[in-house]
Amino acid sequence: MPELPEIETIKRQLEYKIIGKTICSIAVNNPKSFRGEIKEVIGSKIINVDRRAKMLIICLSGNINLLVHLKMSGQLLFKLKTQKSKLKTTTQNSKRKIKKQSLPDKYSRVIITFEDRSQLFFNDVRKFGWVKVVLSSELKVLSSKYGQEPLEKGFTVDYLEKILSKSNKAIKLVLMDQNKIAGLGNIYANEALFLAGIRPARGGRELRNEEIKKLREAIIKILNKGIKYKGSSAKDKGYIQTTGEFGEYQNHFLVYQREGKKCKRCGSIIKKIKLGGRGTFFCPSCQK
DNA sequence: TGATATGTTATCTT
DNA sequence: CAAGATAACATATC
Repeated sequence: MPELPEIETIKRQLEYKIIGKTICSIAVNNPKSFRGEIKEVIGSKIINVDRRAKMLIICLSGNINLLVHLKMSGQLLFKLKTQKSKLKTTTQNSKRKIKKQSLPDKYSRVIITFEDRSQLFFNDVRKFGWVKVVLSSELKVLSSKYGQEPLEKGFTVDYLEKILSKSNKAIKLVLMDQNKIAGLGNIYANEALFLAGIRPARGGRELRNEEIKKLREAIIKILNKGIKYKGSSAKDKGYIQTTGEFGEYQNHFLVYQREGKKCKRCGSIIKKIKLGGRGTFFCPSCQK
């Protein structure tokens, strides 16, 4: 679930919390969750926090980086030394009980401790995510393989037109292809296509120029909205903020997980299909 | 009990 | 060979 808006939220929260700190120790509770040598980063200072696609980049002194991918169920939680071990999480809808989370817990796969005894917890139920030690030179190569960042200048109508013309796949699958557009995942691809009034199963080549323009605007709009609401903590509650709080975007879903409900635009019933094995939601009436 | 969910990569199929 | 489709990964929840 964590896609561009979720990682961007984490990036913005972490940068003012950890920049300038020195890594004191790293505890790895699940070997697969940490790749590289721990000793290479001990004593390094955090000089920046960045994002590329759905990856968080913690830049360290000495041209070394810690790369974090949350995959489906990863979380990054920050705790000050003065904080008690319980982090409060707000309710997803106000009626539900307040949830509390003690750290570390049984899903804490990697724990980074800084010299001031504050800690960053990498929690991951499904163990797909990872923290990786990467040299800046390697990162450059890696990063170059990803597609355009949709919130940067290079994401033009021409660019979108070009990538769509090259593939016959369903438009939604093209949008989610990280080598074409970096950071869009299932939730925001569904949302953007709804906003643009385009059916997810249509082939990329079918789109008229007018539709491509509309789609580009919808993608940018929906991602900014996702960031505004600090990401979405959907049903399975994988993603949460670094404070332990839920995101808010799930309360503003236009189509995602709205199967059987009325379309917010025209009142028709939202349908669900599968594309590339992933849940795909759309309005059969106003998405053409 | 079995289906479902999810991002990415490996592997199979066309 | 390449594009496309699908399985695999791990685990909780419905």
